[in-house]
Amino acid sequence: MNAQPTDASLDTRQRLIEAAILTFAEKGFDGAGIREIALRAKANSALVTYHFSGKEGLYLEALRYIFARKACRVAELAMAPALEGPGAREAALQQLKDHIRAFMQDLMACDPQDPLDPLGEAAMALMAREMQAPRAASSALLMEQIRPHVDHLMQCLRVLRPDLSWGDLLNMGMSIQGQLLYFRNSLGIARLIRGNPNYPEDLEEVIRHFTDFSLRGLGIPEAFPQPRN
Amino acid sequence: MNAQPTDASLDTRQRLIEAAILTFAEKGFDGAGIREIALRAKANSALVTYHFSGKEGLYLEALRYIFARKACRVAELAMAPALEGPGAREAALQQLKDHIRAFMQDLMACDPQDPLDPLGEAAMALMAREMQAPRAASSALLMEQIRPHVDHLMQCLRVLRPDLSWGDLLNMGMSIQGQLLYFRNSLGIARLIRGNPNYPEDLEEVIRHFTDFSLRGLGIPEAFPQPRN
DNA sequence: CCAAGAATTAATCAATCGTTTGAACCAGTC
DNA sequence: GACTGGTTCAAACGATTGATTAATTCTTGG
Repeated sequence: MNAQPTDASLDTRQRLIEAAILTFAEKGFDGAGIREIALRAKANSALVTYHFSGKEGLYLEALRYIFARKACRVAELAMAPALEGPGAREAALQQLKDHIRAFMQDLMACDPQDPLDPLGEAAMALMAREMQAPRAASSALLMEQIRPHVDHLMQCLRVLRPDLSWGDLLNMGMSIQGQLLYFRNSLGIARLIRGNPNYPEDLEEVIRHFTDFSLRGLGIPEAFPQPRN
Repeated sequence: MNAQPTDASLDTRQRLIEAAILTFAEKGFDGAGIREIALRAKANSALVTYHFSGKEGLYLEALRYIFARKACRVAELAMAPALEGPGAREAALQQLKDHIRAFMQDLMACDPQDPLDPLGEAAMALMAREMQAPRAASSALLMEQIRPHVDHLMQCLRVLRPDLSWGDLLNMGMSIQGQLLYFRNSLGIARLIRGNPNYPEDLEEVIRHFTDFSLRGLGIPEAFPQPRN
């Protein structure tokens, strides 16, 4: 067991985790082998059991590693003040816009200084896999991480559409989040269809589209005076 | 080898394929074992190699089996008459609505008359897995299947919003498809969030939501007289 | 400098993987 | 009844899986 990890082992631990993210993202949990991961991390495969008490533990630690490095921007927003009293509607509208922008920026770059971060790319692929088919051991971890984002979004929607039921509000949230996540997960196809390998060249333009589409879909006339035509 | 299969073997072949769809959908390609599939099909595991020349062959055959039985509804729509002349706008609007309904129904159930078809459910789960992490051997098969759906959707959007650029239309299509596909790809997490393992209990209600949200997002005021505040 | 403990290693474990084998089964046909 | 070709089966194959062991190296506080 690793009672009190030393500095030396931290390097190996991190290398294993990052190699695990890459490999799990490429081949899935069952497709990836600990020998392959260890080879990628230039470490011994036995260290997986030693440091993480098994393959499943390494997988969970990889998820935690992703959550710790991301969720930076959206997490701040979740701390926004409660929406009540006069001006609550305008505040909720602004928070929703900020939510979309922050989420998109979190989606597109793990490390803002490195837009072509392969680890961030793999991390999102791994998250997508996990969201589609949650493993029993990690679904709790996933929920715990996603919950505040969902709550924050729902809080905004509830103020903006107080007439809707909770189920309808969940549908609205699902549509909004769906656009954003699908955009990220289908970037490869989108670039082929558009014949532009650098798409999106201007992220702000995409953010604007998603914001417009979502607000109109939500049914908030005052936010968008009139959709022309 | 199976030069000319007899009637007797067709039963076994089909049982293996259907068991494969169920198992591959549940556990993925690597997670599912040949012995498990054969046990489910009440057949011998050696028959996988005999009939399909291996696990990979069985997987491809399972995908072909899905494509042959599905793609029925959306495929019909892709054959719809060209949209031109007077009434083109109304026709495009109806086709878009039909597209969303057909796509959702194809996503959720294989046979519309049997909404609780476990094979259809598994088939779409398998497709969703494949769409997110395409296997090299099957990506071409998948693309060929998807392409007409995208074309048909874009054709409708072009009529409904002739004022938009091609890039903007692609954004619209991305938002619409994103909702639908994300809905399918995140069913696992959605059921956790809603605390309802049977969600969606009423598919029509979901279809209605996606249709409303998409038409409003598209900016088609006549389709939805007014989103009540 | 030197035990003590953490970290790493090569070697090995039992289990399972997909596949192969060779014989048996089950129609039909002469 | 013997023969044939497609089908099915139990058994075993070699390879690989995740996990474990015991010995070794590295690090560190006394």
